[in-house]
Amino acid sequence: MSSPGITPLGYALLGLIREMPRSGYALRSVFESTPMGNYSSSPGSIYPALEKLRKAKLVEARQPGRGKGLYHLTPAGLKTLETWLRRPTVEPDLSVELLRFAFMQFTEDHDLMRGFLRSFAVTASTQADALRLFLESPAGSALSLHSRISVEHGRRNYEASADWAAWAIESLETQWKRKE
Amino acid sequence: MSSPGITPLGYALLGLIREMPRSGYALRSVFESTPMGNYSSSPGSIYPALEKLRKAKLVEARQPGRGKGLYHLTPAGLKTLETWLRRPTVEPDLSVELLRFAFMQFTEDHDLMRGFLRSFAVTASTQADALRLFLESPAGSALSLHSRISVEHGRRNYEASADWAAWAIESLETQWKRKE
DNA sequence: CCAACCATGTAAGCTGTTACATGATTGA
DNA sequence: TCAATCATGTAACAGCTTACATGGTTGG
Repeated sequence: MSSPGITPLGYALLGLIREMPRSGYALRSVFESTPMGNYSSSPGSIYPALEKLRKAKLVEARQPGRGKGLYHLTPAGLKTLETWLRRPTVEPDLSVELLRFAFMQFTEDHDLMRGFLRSFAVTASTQADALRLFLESPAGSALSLHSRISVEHGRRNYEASADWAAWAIESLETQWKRKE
Repeated sequence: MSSPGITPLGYALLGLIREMPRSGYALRSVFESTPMGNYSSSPGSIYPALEKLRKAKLVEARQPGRGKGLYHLTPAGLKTLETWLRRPTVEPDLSVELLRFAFMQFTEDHDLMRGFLRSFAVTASTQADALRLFLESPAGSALSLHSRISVEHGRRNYEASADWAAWAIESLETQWKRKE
């Protein structure tokens, strides 16, 4: 779904490993104990995904203790992750975009975050507008009230995402100023 | 993911066929031309899914014209659909819940819609509160601002869903009153 | 007659899920 | 010592995607 065969789960793993070296078990715990749980869960997906990343030489495992040890990123892994983080924001799949945003914090690249959030806001607004225009179009007006209400749910979600992005920029800018 | 092996796509097909008998091609067109496109798209998923429904005797195909003809629901299919529509609203997966809401319009059962929307609002609010509590908890406060902003996106989306449900009840009640 | 559209399917491949299975370590 | 937790995996299966393949009908 992008670079050769890396799934959102794969990027989630790369991002978490970049934050700090972790064991497979530790990675699982993150998914189980935080709101990141959307990205998979059980061993059946995480261990094979890690194996795939290892075979692609994006991560390596070191044995300081028991088990396989802690995974850490290879230079190629870091590069792959960085490339993904810097990809243009086009996909209307906001949940994957949000994953990217979450991992941008470890770059400390303020311009990247700013640019991403602006782009995210545009994408979300565009989708919201598309639904609004659909509702106002002949095709939309022909729908039952019930159907229009259903579509409105999607419209509001996109709108909420756009509002969030604007708020996120403000929050971050405020903090950045304070730290100067 | 519920009744023996019927996926969200399967229910989407049942719901659309209930609205009116349709050919496989017509069903595809709905996914391609409306905001319902989240539920699959291409022949590779829809035709096998239809075959599965046919084998389960939930739909039948009649040949009025070319091709296989129009699919319509069997009594068992209608019952399966109705049971699904009346299931308690528990899943935090709002997109599937929304699919259910969309197809409730063909029941014209106002109490069902009312009950669903109230329950949906509770579910969404509960999820929003869970995220808010997480953010306020020690674990949440320990997160970076960036992480907290990421979680906030989810919180706002749930909140928007809850607001939508309240608005939807109002809109429907208003229309129902007007029709009396 | 040819393009566009109606109409239906198959095959390979990838991902993920559930359920099962195993064993080491550590604290009470 | 025994339960909990750390830690890693596998096997069967379901579902979807992409890409390919085929043929009929209709309007210009």
